[in-house]
Amino acid sequence: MNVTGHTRRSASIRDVATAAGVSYQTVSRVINDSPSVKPSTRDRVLAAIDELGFRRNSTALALASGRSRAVTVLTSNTTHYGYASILQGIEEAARAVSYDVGVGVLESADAADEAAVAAQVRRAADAGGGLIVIAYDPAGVRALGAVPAGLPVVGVVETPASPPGGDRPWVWTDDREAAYEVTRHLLALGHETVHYVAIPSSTRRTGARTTGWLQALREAGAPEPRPVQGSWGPAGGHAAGLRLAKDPGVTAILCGNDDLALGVIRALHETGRTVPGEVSVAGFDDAPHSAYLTPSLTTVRLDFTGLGRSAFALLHGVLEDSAPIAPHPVSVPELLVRESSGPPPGRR
Amino acid sequence: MNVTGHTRRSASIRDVATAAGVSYQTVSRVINDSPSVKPSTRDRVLAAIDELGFRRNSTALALASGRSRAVTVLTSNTTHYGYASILQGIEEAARAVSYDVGVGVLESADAADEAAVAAQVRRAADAGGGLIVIAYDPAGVRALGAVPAGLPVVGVVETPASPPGGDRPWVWTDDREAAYEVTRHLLALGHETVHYVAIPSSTRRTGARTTGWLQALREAGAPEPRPVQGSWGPAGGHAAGLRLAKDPGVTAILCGNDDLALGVIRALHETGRTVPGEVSVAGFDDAPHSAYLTPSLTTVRLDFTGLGRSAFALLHGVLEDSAPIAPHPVSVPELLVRESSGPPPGRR
DNA sequence: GCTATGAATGTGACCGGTCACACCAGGCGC
DNA sequence: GCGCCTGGTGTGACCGGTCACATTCATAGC
Repeated sequence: MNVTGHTRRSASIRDVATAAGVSYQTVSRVINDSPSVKPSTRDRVLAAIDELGFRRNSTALALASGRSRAVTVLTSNTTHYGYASILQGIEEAARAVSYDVGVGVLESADAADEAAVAAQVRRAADAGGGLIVIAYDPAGVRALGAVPAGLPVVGVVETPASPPGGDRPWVWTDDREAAYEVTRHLLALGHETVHYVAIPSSTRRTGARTTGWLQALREAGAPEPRPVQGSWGPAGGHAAGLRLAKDPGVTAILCGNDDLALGVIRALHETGRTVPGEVSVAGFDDAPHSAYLTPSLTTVRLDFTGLGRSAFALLHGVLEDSAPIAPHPVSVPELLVRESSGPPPGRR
Repeated sequence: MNVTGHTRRSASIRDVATAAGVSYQTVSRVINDSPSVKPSTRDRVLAAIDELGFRRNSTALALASGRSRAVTVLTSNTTHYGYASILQGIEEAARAVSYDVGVGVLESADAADEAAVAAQVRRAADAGGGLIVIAYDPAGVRALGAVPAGLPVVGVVETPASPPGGDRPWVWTDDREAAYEVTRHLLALGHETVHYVAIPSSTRRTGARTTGWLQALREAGAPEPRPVQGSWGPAGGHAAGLRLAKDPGVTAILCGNDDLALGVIRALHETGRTVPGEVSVAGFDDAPHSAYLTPSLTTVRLDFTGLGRSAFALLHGVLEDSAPIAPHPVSVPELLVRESSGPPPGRR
């Protein structure tokens, strides 16, 4: 209808009001479906809304009401499979209730220094709405710690060493249990012990996966080798694998994630050790490609997407204080035995 | 200072104004560093800002000024390595100029149907700010098409078949050239021809990668087999690999991405064909793990992070109409020859 | 018949900024 | 000595909603 097509600012509630012959407040009541609007009036308003193509301005809503129907996800990296899956789960749950999802990456070029992390937290806090911090690694933990009190926040964390005090808004998958399971699987195959290549833990001491691994070793009375510190990527696994390959006593290696396992397998291959013939390797996370590796990777699947959904649900409950902080629906990790694990050399 | 610690609403410009003994407008001038403020006044205001811990409310800014210093990224999936890297690049560039980054996932549970995509675009549009659509696949392309005219948007697309008309706000990496390079590499090894397992293309007909592959075949006068339609994940590659493995004439396979290549290699392995002994396989994208596969994967690296940065830079230029749409800084794809490609069987 | 009650609707202020414009002083030109 | 410009500052309206409260009208209770 107007020639200068674009930038025709969209209709406001006052436009709708005049079109429907009511006051703007009545329009506000209709879009918030307040019960105290006469059905006939409501219909007139709805018709006007439809005709003018009215859409409620979320910015104005946020400013006026204080609540912003938005959540910011803080993560050290978006490309790791697990993190990306959590993000996707959060988005899915958020979309279902019309929340916007923002992302902040902590891993800055300058090595995730304290100041940069703090700045990101401030930015996220400024954005209003809630906060979900993926606190699996040092940067994430630092961020979670830097969140000012009073801000609605949910942490996605490793299995806490002890059940968190009361109503801590945290979610996690049971990766301690998962590590325990895989380790037991390897021990059951006849390995004398299981070595562990760790991911950078969220805590200074030992992460949940390390704990689960150790627990299984102890219960079996197996020797407890020192965990090898890896990084996140396959390169770290490769380095760790080269070191472990030097020790002929190593017959089973558990890795903190599938990428590490990949690097370890590669290193073993380069040093002429066969998998699973001489050394068994198991991963963690069940990345999409792990089933298609050669050998396919024994690993344990964690429901990251579900974890993201839970995290959002929890935050949503806090924001609308409807739900009294739901119990963390910890999904059960699923052990996937594939080709990369088998009995130790002279034992079949 | 106050006992009920939280919810102490942060200072507004009027608070700062009274503290500094000036009007709120002067405070506004200071935070927007307008030149027409007497230095002494400015100092007083800055001191007050500092003391009260004032931070400009971005919601109010957006409402009052119209511009929102935010960008929403629409992608069909956050877990694909390429997409996640683009997102990370965008976030990095956005953070540098204090823009917020939102994400919308197109791949809904109900198979990315038209209506869901349109809804996501509407939501993103409502969020204000700019839009970056990752339009490498059908869902993304549909989303890009559904963006209403007049909305600032940048598309991350496949290499266009023809140079885009004038100043289309698009960015891309030269994946046609990349495909051309890999194909030539395989042909140069002595393969009679190269088969292709395609990713779902953004266009109904043939994608840029397919085009580059075909171009290399034509120039070499090689037979032009029909591309095998794959999906994104390794499962699709596996299925395609099983089909290709039946044909003893197949000695070289190019895959639309590294995950497909992984599936193909797995399928070849299962059917008893060796890589690269009997069949050479090459991928696309250089995912982080590709170098650590056994055999390590010949592939071509595309700078996704840089692509994301470019996309944001372009959008930023549009939003602040400062830059007159910069030339798309197409980074050069880098061919990485690794173990998975070699000469064909009786030819060395 | 007159007020108490409640359903339906309207009014004004407000959230925290920006924008357009008004205002006021002082220096300059004539 | 008057007008004009210009640097520095203040005022009011506005963005598009929400919130608290006021108002209107019909019905019920006495």
